[in-house]
Amino acid sequence: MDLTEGEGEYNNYWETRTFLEAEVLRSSWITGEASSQCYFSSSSIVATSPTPPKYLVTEKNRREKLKEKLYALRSVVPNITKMDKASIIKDAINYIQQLQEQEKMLQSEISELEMSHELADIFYDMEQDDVLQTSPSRPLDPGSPFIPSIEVLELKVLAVGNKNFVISFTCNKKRDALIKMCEVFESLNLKIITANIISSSESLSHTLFIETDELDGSRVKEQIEAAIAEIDAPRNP
Amino acid sequence: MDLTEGEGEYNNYWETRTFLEAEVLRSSWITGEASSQCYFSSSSIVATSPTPPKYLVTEKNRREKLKEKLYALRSVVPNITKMDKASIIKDAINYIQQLQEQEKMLQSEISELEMSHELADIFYDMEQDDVLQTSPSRPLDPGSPFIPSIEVLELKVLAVGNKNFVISFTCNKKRDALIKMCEVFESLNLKIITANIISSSESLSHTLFIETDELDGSRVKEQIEAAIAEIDAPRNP
DNA sequence: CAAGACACGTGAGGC
DNA sequence: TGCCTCACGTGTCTT
Repeated sequence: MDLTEGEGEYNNYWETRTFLEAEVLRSSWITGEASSQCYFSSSSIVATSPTPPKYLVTEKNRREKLKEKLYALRSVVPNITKMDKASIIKDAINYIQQLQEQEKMLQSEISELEMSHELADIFYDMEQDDVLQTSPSRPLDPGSPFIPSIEVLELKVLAVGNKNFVISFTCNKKRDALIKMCEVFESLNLKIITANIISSSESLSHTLFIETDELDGSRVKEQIEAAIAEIDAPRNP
Repeated sequence: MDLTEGEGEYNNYWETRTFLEAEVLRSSWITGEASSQCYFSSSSIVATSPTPPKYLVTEKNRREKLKEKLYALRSVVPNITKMDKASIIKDAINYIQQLQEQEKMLQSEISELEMSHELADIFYDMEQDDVLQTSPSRPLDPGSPFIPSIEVLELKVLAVGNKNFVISFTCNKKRDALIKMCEVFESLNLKIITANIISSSESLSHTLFIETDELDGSRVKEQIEAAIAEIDAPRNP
């Protein structure tokens, strides 16, 4: 049932083959530690040496060690079905594969969550040094040479109040999209009052509250649309 | 080196003990599948049956199967140090424990990230039905009976423009904190224009952009402070 | 007794 | 040499 030590008979060991006399009284001297004293203390008539050879106890130790390790393995694996020496390994393999798969899923999920958070932190930093002022805390390399394909999926610009605007747009998940947007707003001499980023399945939804010195609202709206469109499709110089 | 099958000599098997004649030509009949034909096809002079007993091939199959499983286990575990039959199990145990620990960390991290995201989605919903209008889409149970201890760690209210305010406050991580805040802003007849939530280590940092019909800015500020303070310490009726 | 699983004793081979 | 690991044959015990 539970891998109990056999402790059975051993009619084949080093001296039983030569003299098969002692069929009883065979259950210890090796179950203890290793090579204790002679239990029979036989007067050694024909040089029968009951002290077990070293290699014997060594082998037994090896086996016990391995069995112990197997138990340890079993104790780490949940949902053990059988105590079977082979089933233990099989269950361990399944468990490891399951863990690996799960870890992969968790990490992808975490990277997804972390990305939107990281993006939110960019805006958070901009708000941190002055509550209502954009700050060029990040150099951003104004003339960035590479052009990442930012797909702006939707874009809405609506004026609210006299000099404020709400820009809501969604794009695919790329960090460069946000950086590019920051450049745009800085170049347009705007102030980001507040910014919202929500990451749905595969896209990022942005909502910006903008303040500008420009009094002509429609013109600012066109500027913003033009700048975003230029980033969206940078094929026209 | 790599656990190669012994394939050595077997001077002790079922018939060698009785007749020790065949010392050569001993290398197969069991390496194949199981109990093939008699290789010697000896005319059975003295009933020497070279067909291996079933229990022998069974045992060999069992051993091979177990060894195969051990190999499979080894193949799933990275960073294998020794090919040792025992080291394989040991490494597997360490790997499993490492995986379990890592999974626990990942899950805690994910729950942490998910919490702030969940909170952000609350505000996102409020913005969704009308871009610049608060909406009572959640009933919120106006007379909520239980009083969760919301620890408002910091609170700043500054006026910007004529009827807009920026409220920034941090509190401990409780979802009820946000719901309570929504109730406050609704009761004060305010409009949430934009909202930001950033979750740092153990606290939530909120930044609200507010619009109100009240023209007296300082009075609105006092109202907001009073309402938040009331929630923070609801011991005065 | 089958069939399956273990532990044991034992010889071979590798450092 | 000697230790260590292995595969094998074998007997016992539990299904």
